[in-house]
Amino acid sequence: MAPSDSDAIFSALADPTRRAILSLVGEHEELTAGEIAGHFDSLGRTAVSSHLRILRLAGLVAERRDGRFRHYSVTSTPADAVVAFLTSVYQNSLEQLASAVQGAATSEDISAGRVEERSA
Amino acid sequence: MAPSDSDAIFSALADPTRRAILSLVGEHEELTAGEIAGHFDSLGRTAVSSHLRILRLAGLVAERRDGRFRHYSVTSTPADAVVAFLTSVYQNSLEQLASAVQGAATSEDISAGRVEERSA
DNA sequence: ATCATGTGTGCGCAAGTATTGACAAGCAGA
DNA sequence: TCTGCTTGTCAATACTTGCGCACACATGAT
Repeated sequence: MAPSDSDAIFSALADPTRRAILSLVGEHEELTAGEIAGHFDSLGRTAVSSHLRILRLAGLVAERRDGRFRHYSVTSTPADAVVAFLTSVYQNSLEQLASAVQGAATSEDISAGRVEERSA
Repeated sequence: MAPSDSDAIFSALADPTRRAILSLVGEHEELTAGEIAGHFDSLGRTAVSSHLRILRLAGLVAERRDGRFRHYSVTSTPADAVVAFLTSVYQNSLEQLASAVQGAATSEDISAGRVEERSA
């Protein structure tokens, strides 16, 4: 676990488009690059591909090759780095942080950017 | 609480120096800009001031003016935005996220550590 | 062979960062 | 008071990084 990991993760998360891509992929099990690009008409395919590359290098998404398609899915591991940083900074208010996580876990509407409700 | 808040927070967190500043301030109750700059010999005071300005605009640190000094301290609110995004992406592994937070918060006994998966 | 999917590369543009120099605010001493 | 010193920021400049686009290439299906 090197600080460079956190660096890549936070850098990847810095871009709103990448966060939107990550949220989009998180809403589905898997998405192909084409489907992702289709959701962002204002973006070219090369741009989406570049974002996916950065997200993949940061370990935020996993790539599964199926024929000529590439299916992307979110990985749960990198959240630890973010949480580790948050806990190191907000040691004093860790209870509050834990409450926020649990509150978000049990709440029905989660508003972070554009998040569609997952049909359950 | 617009998405631009998340944008400012993640952009602020993207820079390693700012994360270091934030961690440094988090370790103490309050720190003056000079003390912060003293910890980064490779950085000038103007650079630290710029970083502090960005952190303050993002709401990550609070500024208290005491005479000619400016004492900075971390604020706990913005963590919610980060947690909100994480929960939106890692809905599937929310338990793991909550466990990570609680695991880091061993000093504080958080009894309500039960996160139930939301069903329909 | 031909077409579709997806990525790598090079270029141009924009945004952010660190430095230098200068300024505003405030305290201490005579 | 006035001067000098410290703290911290603002302004302007040059440098570095990153994003998006167009073209071309690799891979795979028909």
